[in-house]
Amino acid sequence: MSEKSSRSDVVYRLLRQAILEQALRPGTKLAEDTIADHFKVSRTSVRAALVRLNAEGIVDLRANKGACVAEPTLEEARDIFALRRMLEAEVIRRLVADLGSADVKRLEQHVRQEEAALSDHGPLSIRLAGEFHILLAELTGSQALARFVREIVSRCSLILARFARLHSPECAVDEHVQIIRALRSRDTATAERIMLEHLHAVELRAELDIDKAEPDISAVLQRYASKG
Amino acid sequence: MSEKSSRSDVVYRLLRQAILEQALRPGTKLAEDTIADHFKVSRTSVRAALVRLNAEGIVDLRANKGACVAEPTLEEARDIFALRRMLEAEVIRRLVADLGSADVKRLEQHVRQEEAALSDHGPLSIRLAGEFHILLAELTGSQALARFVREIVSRCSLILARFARLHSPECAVDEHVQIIRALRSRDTATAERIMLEHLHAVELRAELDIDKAEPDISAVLQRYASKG
DNA sequence: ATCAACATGATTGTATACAATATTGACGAC
DNA sequence: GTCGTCAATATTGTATACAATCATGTTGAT
Repeated sequence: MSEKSSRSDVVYRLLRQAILEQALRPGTKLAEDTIADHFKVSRTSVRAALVRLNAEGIVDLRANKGACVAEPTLEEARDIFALRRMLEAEVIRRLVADLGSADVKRLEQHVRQEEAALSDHGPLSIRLAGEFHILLAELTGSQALARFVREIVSRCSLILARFARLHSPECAVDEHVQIIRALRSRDTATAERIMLEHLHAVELRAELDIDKAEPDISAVLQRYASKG
Repeated sequence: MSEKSSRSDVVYRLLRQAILEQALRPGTKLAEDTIADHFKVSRTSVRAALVRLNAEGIVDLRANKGACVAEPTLEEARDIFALRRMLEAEVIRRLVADLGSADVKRLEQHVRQEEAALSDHGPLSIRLAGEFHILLAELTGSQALARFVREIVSRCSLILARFARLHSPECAVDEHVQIIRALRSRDTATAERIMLEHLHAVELRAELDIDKAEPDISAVLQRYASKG
């Protein structure tokens, strides 16, 4: 019970949560001093946390220039979503094969939490939506698969934070309910299809087709060149 | 050209290489002072490197007890190999779809390096074998997929270091040649089959069926109880 | 006015010092 | 002799101090 967590752990978790809840948006500078002062710890602990976040791909770490919340490009976004579809399809296939009633209970309980948080329209519902997918991966029993899903869901949160218009909950709760139902039906093809449709819907919310990002400043300035 | 690399980067790369070349075997204690003294840097840089290696899953980091080279269990080993088969099958499917002649050249060049290092029977051939698979993943153009393959290949190296009898090259070079040939033939089914057979061969080398690991001390002592 | 060179301040990279925790060995009770 | 307790040592976790690098604004020449 008594979880001993080091200070760098605390900073890591809080920063991560802040980023995934879109309180810290992509591109935000993460100055070590600022964070250290705010959490009342030394820069040492902050640096350790930033190194970890960088390894997970949600923080960029440019040499001698400090850290900032990662800004996935449109290209990376499509790449990541494609891989996500593949990973989560595998999750579904494995779960259809052996999903116990206890597992279903946990999933249903999670969805109830999501529903309760729905009126919130805040960071909580954003986080819970992602954690539903992570929970699915964990229920496969594969540590490695769950690890990858966790990482890729995090990066998808970043993508939505960057590109999606309003930071509404990423997943419709109803779609999660459908996934659970499909799993219980033990129909692999259907379950997989519903998951892929769900992920496609999430991707649509990100509006990856519309180049709203303007990740490159020069691209913006190009259009102003003629206005002289 | 002038690559500026921080000291923690250097330590990270060297430690990683030493582990993947099986110079540092699973379970080896990684005392910060020892490493710092050896590389003539401060513990600060060493710690940063260890945090990164821990995030990649090749170093275990127990609180207040220091770091050691990760010791994957048999269960984890099977889990990781299963996921590896899935990821690399995807790599093959993508490569068959669009593999340029330049890509083939790079693969063939790599295999030549492997052949040259074969007589070596040393760490170099171990590393090159793994890097062939990473190169394949990179040629898909998917950063995310390459990243996951890189991580999972690293962990497979650890598994082989722990369980395989002799630390012979993990992959037969000939099998790599076959993979290239299958890719050039543009026959997805065949290419995928050959890759899966190859990975199966690698897994067999690890002798994951035989419980040679004895990860649990009590299991060992059990057999000595009667000798008392 | 424009631009380059430089000086100043701010921020990161690294080393060292100190605090907290774990490991080891010795001592003493039984 | 065995076990538990405690002191001494070693190692990790954290903070602070210093060095190196980058950002910014000023000065001065053209």
